[in-house]
Amino acid sequence: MAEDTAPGEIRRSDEVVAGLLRRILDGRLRPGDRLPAERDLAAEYGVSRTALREAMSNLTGRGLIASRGGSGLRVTAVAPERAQETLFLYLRDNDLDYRSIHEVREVIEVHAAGAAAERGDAETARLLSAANDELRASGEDVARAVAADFEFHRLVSVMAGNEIFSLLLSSLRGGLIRVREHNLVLRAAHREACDSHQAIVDAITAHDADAARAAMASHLSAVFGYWHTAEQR
Amino acid sequence: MAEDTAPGEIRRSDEVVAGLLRRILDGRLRPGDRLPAERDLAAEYGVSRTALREAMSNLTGRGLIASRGGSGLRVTAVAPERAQETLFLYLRDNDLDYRSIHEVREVIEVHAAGAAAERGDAETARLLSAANDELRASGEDVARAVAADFEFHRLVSVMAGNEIFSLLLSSLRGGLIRVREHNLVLRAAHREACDSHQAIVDAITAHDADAARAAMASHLSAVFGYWHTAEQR
DNA sequence: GTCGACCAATTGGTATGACCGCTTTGTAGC
DNA sequence: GCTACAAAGCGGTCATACCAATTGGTCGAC
Repeated sequence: MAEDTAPGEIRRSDEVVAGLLRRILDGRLRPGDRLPAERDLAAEYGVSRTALREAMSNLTGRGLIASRGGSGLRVTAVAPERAQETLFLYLRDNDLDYRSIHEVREVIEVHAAGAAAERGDAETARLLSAANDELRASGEDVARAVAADFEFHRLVSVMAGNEIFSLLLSSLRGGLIRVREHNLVLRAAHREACDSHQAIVDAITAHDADAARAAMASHLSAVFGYWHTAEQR
Repeated sequence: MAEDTAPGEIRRSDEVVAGLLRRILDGRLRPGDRLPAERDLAAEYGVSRTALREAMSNLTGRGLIASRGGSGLRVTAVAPERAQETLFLYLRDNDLDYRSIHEVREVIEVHAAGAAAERGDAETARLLSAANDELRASGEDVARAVAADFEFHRLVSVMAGNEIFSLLLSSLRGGLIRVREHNLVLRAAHREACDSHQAIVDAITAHDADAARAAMASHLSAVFGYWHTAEQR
């Protein structure tokens, strides 16, 4: 072979990843571009096809390249699901301060509630109402309640008509689900959620953005309160 | 070998990725957990070590597992840089509606400006002021102006004391940089930015949250206006 | 008994070479 | 000019071998 096998500190494949990543980040490689064949790329970087494929798998995992068998390697745009999944796991597994997560949620959802009141359609409003019915019916079933609660808030973000908000909110779920479980076992919190949700539904249905924002702010404030008191004891 | 080599539609390695990913997403595998050795995992999934390693590289690319040579495979939490990079590329390469991106920016930054006024320290405030000086001095150098502009807004999010806001704002840059370039070549926009930034600095330094929010809202509204008029012609 | 040094087994990283099946492309035949 | 088919190209997988780093246990010195 050309050079000595020297794993040493860093992986050969990581150099390839770094090289291609740089070219993607600074825009020299754009989605849709075709990459040279694996065997050529391997020669170009002076590594074996094995190492080269490791690098490709890494980039594929990042959602930056895709390969169809028989055809070649193509640079691709990061899919929304991939971005959401990554952000979701980041928020879930780094035990960030709940206040930080809640603050982001508050900012996004209060605005989304207002936007939903302005831009939401009647059909989605019905789904929103149905989601709250489901929450009411969930009773002791915490998992069901959590799912219904999330679905309600997700629908609000959908009604806001901005896919980025929906993506962020869905990702935020990663940092919220634990607290949601803690809260919704409380009878009082469950009841509060049903009532607040109803107020939000009413405001959105009436296209009253101010009322929708106020109702959402009030609701989230209560949610934070339940967590806060639970944390203090 | 055990079974026929049937690439067909889906990759063998993708099944492994899907399997482990499911276990990570539903929490059966948590950060810090050690995975069996590659040779054992390969046998467990009925694939060769090559295919197994493809799957591992994919998950490594997602930031979900890390491997040290000699030691084993470990499940890891998604690093903030990884989440930011992914979100950045998603926002940059999916040509989303600029209004959507701007709306998110507005919501986040207006709030961040208020929070910065309440929680920011004096030293970072000086850096903020310095960033605006740099913007003023940038003159015709668009790249330098864009960098200074971004640094200013980044510092505001840092002063807000919520790392999630900083992460989101940095990612948002992916969807904004193109418009920033378009705007900052305009003399009027450049001047507006300098003045608005100064108003923001003053409000933050005076710990006047309401004024900071108003100044930021005004600034972003102007930014949107420059883009909007440029788009109409 | 404790601690340090040392050795062997384990583990990930890379290389090589060989097939398979799909895709693409070029060409021959109509 | 168009279809049909064959060949070349490409990614996906497997098997095997070896390297370097880590790990864990053993054994000796104190």
